[in-house]
Amino acid sequence: MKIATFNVNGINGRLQVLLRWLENAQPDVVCLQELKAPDERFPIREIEKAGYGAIWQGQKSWNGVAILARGREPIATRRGLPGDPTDGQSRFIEAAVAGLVIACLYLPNGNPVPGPKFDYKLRWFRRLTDYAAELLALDVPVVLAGDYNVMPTELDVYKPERWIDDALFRPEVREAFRVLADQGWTDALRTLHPGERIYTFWDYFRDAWGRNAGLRLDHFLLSPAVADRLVAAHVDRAVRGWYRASDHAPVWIELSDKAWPTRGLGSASSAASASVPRREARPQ
DNA sequence: ATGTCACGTCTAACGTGA
Repeated sequence: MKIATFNVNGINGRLQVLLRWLENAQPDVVCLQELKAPDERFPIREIEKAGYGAIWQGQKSWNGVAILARGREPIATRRGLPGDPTDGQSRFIEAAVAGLVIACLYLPNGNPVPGPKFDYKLRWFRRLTDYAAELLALDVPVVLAGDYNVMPTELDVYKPERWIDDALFRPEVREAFRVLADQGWTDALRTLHPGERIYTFWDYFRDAWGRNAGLRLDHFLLSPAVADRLVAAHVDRAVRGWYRASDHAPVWIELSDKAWPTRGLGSASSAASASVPRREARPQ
């Protein structure tokens, strides 16, 4: 089972990029952020034609999130992050898909620092952390996927000293990510690729893509039961180089169909998962 | 400060957010 997250940066302006990637990558579930379209302008016809059911929470001009599921309809379980009924920004949507709770989130950028946008980011992070604790307490398999607008560590930035005062890298924001993860969530990409430089975003400015001046902003946090099924995690970097690309690349994880141990028999997982060492073969 | 995108608007250069 392949689950992806992709900040599309305008679902209508980049629909051809999205459809081309869906066709190539064939993800089972997709979390999208930055639709930049109101509900009535979500391109459901084209998405369905590509073989996906969808739920979405749009907004004029900014934000907007959606969850797609190949060959099935996601069951919406929540729209909007709890904790502030006055928050009108479309940054959170959650669905039940194939026995998993999938939360799709778009954390506020927070620049400039200091200011009301940064305060909003920190408040939003606290609300997410409170809600994530509730989800963990339910003891159901949960995936928290999306654009967190945080580089968790110095390894996640091409040049950390340049970003020290930016809302994406401020110590209190990194701390907020750490506090959230330490509840018991597994950072999928970092867990499978410790010590590796991995980026998911390259600015449009100053040929950031050409220079590989990237940031790791898009993350998968997995509840313990899901983490036990994790077999692969990657960034579809090439998509960032496509014509009219988003400034983010799609990120995906592969989960085994059953909980461990399967010893490679009976699991109908893809070649991607077969190429990854089995859990019991991995060095501890 | 700059750079480059998308979106929206009093449809053609801006303002805004990232």
